Amino acid sequence: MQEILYTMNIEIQLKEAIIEAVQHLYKQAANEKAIQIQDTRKEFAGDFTIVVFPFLKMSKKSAEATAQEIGEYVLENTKEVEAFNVIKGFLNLSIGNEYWVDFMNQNFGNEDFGIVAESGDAEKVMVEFSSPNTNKPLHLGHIRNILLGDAVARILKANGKKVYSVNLVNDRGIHICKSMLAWQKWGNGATPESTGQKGDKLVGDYYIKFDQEYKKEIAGLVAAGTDEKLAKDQAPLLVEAREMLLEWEAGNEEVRKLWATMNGWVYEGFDKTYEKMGIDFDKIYYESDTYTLGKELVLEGLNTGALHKKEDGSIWADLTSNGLDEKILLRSDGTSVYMTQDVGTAHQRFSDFHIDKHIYVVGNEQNYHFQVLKLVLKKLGFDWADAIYHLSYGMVELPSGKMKSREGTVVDADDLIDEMLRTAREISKEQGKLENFSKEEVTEILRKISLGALKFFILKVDPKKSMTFIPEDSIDFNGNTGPFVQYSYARIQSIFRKAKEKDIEIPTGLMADFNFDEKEMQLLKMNFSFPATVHEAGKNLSPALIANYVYELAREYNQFYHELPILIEEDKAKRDLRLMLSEFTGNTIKSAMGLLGIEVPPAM
RNA sequence: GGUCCAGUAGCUCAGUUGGAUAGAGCAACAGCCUUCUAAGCUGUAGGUGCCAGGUUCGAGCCCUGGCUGGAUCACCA
Repeated sequence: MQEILYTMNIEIQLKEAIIEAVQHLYKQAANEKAIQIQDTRKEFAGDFTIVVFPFLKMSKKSAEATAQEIGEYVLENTKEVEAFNVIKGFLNLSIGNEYWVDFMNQNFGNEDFGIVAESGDAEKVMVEFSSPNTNKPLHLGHIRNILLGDAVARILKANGKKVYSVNLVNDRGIHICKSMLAWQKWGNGATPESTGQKGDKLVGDYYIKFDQEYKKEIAGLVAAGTDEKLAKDQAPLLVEAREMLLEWEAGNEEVRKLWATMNGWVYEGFDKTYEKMGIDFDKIYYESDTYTLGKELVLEGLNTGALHKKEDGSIWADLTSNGLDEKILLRSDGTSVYMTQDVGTAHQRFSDFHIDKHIYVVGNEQNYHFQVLKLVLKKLGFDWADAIYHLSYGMVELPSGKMKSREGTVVDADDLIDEMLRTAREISKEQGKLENFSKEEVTEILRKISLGALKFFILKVDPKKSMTFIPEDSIDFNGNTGPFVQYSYARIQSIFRKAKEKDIEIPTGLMADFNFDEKEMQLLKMNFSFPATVHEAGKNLSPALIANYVYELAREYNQFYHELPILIEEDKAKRDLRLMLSEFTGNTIKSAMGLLGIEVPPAM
């Protein structure tokens, strides 16, 4: 909290100074919201800029005159402000070096700069992400979801929240029965061991097989004169899958056994993928554990009159008064739907953890579902429904269009990760910079780079927007990429290794009257704005803000590195400053990348 | 058809929530390694901000109406 206060402090101070100035000059109270403080653009002199247009009605003077007056007052009455200039309606204030030197001295060596520690009474936030179905392997769509959820959890933690990362495994339902049924019919007892196939892949193949055979049946029925809609509903395979679901809910031992076996295969596969991605959960919920609670809650709702039953026995929520339709909560055969279990799961979580907020990271295709979920929970009398927030993100598309898992046009998660690793290895070989490292160290570095490339590529895009995944671009390690940022970090580490070799003393502080070069100041200010960026990213639940920030920071550092000598600098005071700035930037890069779940390598 | 979301350089994306001359990367072209890591740095070129109105000192951002694309409106999840 300290450094947040510190970096925001100056802006708060300036704001107060402006209010005071307006009060003094125009005898009127300025609306705090009307005071806009922004960073002064590089091409002008100054550190912070006040937009004076909002005050013109009070001053009844031109923008320039108003800015001039306020500037003079602030200069006189605020000790941090050293100078000002006016360009059109913009008042540019310059902060004295003393302030910046002090800021530098206090923070450059702080590895937790910008990170707020969790307090005792921290807000408790649960973040649900990943949420796979156990009928197919993870793919690129899941990757965006997982990376977003993981990064959001990290960012919220860095904002001082108590965060619970949870996964919800959709391990039951008609779709799971489909792959079970197909395996039963055509699997010939195949197992991951017998085939050498990863468990999730094996099960996924039978899900596809079901769909193929199902489509054949439909085609056959239609050819025999059946109406297409009817054929889809009555194809023998689907009927059989429905029966299997009924038996599953009734606890049929054989069905449950097959179910447990096949899900076990899938979990082994998922675990490998999560491990490769470096993802952990605090708790994993299984739909099979919570759907019964959902059913109970629905039946209770029926008793209290919140819900109603139709003639065929199905149970519905009437949402017409909310401008929506009716929503089914239990089928006529008594089995539950997706919404049923979500009701149960939500209830379970709020009573398990007494959370203040629950964020669901789920694709925007389910916007309607979450709108309905909140309304249904409200209808059932749960006030905490308001604490549910759907973090809705855009779909990942390929240049060729949408991914369809049943049509085999998906980008598999494992394949993608392997491909990134292959690329990293190739580039690294070409560069030949890792020759002094052991085989284990090289493996570790390549892992960090390849994963960093993938994570950064996905996370730099605004979550709300859909994104196009271009394979050639994703394996590009130049420009606005994870490896670019990691490279900047590795350069900094290299400097400190060299410094040690040469016995160059690492500085601990600066003299108060130090004068900064333009480039040094720009780099310092980039670091300065990290805490505010963390805050913004937390407020907007947007890792993209962090990714874009850290890219800018790395770019700034590379320019600094290129323009100014560091270890070679003979003037000790300058060398010290540049080493301090390097250390500061290295810490910030590491923290920022950490918020994205990306590790940084010591060399590359 | 109803509802929701998006449209910014050839391509992929930013744009500090209404502020100064709209920025990066990729691709193209031209430069920079006997000096701390060239996965880097510098420069050139590339824009009627989907279109038309409106709000105001000021609009890529807000409002209205179109156009285009996507999502959704299941006894799927």
